[in-house]
Amino acid sequence: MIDRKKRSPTIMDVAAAAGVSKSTAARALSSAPNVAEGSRRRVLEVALATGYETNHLARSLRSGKTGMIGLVIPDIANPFWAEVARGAQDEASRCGASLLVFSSDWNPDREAAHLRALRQARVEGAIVNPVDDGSASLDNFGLPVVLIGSSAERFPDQSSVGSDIAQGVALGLDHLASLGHHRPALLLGPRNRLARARFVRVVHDHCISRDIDPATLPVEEGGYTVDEGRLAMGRLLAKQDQPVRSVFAANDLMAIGAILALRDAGLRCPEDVSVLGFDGIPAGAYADPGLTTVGKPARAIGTEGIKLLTKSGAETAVQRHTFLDCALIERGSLAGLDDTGPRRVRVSHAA
Amino acid sequence: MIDRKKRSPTIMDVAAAAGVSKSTAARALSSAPNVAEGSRRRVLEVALATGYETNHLARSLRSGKTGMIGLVIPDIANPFWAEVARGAQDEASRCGASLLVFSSDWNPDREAAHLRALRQARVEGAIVNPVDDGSASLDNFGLPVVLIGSSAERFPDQSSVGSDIAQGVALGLDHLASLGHHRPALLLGPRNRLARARFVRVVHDHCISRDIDPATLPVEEGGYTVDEGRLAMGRLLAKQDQPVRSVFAANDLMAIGAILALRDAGLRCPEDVSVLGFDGIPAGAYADPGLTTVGKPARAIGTEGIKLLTKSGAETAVQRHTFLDCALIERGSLAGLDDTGPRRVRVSHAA
DNA sequence: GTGAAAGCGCTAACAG
DNA sequence: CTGTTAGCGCTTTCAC
Repeated sequence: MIDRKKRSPTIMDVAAAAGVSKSTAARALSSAPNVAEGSRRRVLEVALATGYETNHLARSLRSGKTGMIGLVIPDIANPFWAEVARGAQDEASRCGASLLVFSSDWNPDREAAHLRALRQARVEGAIVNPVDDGSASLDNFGLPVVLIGSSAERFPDQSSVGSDIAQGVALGLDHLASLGHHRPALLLGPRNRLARARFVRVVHDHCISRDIDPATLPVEEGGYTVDEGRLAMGRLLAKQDQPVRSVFAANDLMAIGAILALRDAGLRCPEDVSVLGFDGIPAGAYADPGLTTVGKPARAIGTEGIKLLTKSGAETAVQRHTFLDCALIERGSLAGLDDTGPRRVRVSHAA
Repeated sequence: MIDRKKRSPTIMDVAAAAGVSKSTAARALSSAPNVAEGSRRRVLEVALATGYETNHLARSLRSGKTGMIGLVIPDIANPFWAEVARGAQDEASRCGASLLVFSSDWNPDREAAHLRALRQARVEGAIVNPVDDGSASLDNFGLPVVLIGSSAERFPDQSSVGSDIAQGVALGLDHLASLGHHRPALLLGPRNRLARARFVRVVHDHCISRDIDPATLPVEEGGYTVDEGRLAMGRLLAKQDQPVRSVFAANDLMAIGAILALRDAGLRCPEDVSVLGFDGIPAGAYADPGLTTVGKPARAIGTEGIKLLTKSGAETAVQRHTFLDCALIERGSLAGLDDTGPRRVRVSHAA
């Protein structure tokens, strides 16, 4: 009889074929120390021959550990979140864990549903970027969580890992200032988003500390997309006030939209208007000029999230907030304010 | 006693609290028909009050259905695959299924490891883009599989869904020809990749059928990335032969690299050289000029993959090969061959 | 309608 | 070192 068509072999089958008991087989397969070399070899041989494959469901049910981790992000198709997911994935499979990935689409109901699914799947924990601060679904999640993004302060009881926005904003603003742009216009995200509030506050504080009135910075807002950024930039240019010479966008996609809007308006970037982004997505390099931006360590956020989660498993209830440094990525979208000619800025090795 | 800190309630707890037996509780929870209205109500109430949550591990172990599906793609951080993943995700959660996502990085060993993990997790099936045609790990996967990408012919026994490359290539080549570009240069991917062979063959056939000698098309190759595309385009321009006037890249990332290379070389796109991409990633719109490209239905490939997988569960062993249409996405990277001035092509409503 | 009993495949105590 | 005995939490007969 060929057993190809039968259901996959269990540990019992292996044990029987190897002439040992279930438990000895189990021990051999999990490379436990206390097994006779002969038994081990025979078990392993049979397992290989029959194509035996551990049933993780049974194992998890019994042992209480599933080796599965949840990841809930706004949108896996968004390059920034995709990068985060990749980092999480790499670190997870380094630990032999599997990742259940969900996109919430910034929808609280979806988020809640996904969290429930994760709970039912009995994942060991989850990494999530909460939709907004109204989401109560997180408060009673009941499983270890590591927050990613700008949510640390909203949920101080949960571990979190994100980029150091304050440091990143300072980096951007200082660099802009060094080029003579002391009052860049701001392209912000939607009001209800945590990330926006945080960005705004950090900019505010930074301005105050430099004796700049934050209220004097022109502001426009929109969704975190190229299209909305393009529109927002259009509105900014249409304003009656003094002409915009530089823009700091809260997100690269919007910044790219801004560059496109400039082209639409017949303005040159960076000669007429400098554009600075925030995120560091690869696509920023495709624009013309290449987008200079404050890069967040997206992939590292993902890997760090997993590390924090697995670590917190060991030392229970030790929440930590990690902030990873941002770094300036210089491409060509910034020029000195005093420049009039079409000179490209190259500050790589300058002071 | 507050039971907050205890482990989560089981169906036994609920049953006890509701004053019924395990099985009645189970029936009520799974909304089976044969339960007294009173019992059902009480069970549901208790379940809600205690925060009972089905243990999927136990359920799956017993019932043999896990409601989990695997997705193995080369790289979740690649915009094309991210889009596919998003489609799969949406469709999966529409069916109440969860997705285990893995990136193989075009590495056969990783692919094999991931497939094994999926098998052990007892997923219902998997959607995978095979690393290469050497990968034997797929042949003895043992679970329902739907292939995505250009792998249908290598594994005729497996269901598959992909874009209709032949149709897409025809679309691109015909459009190019209509602009006077009858012998575009080709920017191809790595030799060992299935997708490349397929692309090449389709171009070949198409040329033959139009009395064009395929061997006369200039060719360069490289990895499917912006950097490698840029390099490959540089090599193409450096060739001694007749000057290149148009390029058909096998992938958008390479095409964007080509546009960048043109800029490097001081050539204008599309006036000096037209560039056509293949994929339809959003980032193509960020380049200057915007990348005209043959768009693949990435998200639909993902959703269709899930549909095929879940369907094949019902009618066992009915493999199907689905080819989804590509569509031309016109942006600004194509110009007529005879054009000399910097005119942008706008064919939207032309014949 | 309902309950009792028998496992799904595995691991974790226990004895030998 | 090894086998036996219990379950993990649920679904699923099968009687009542």
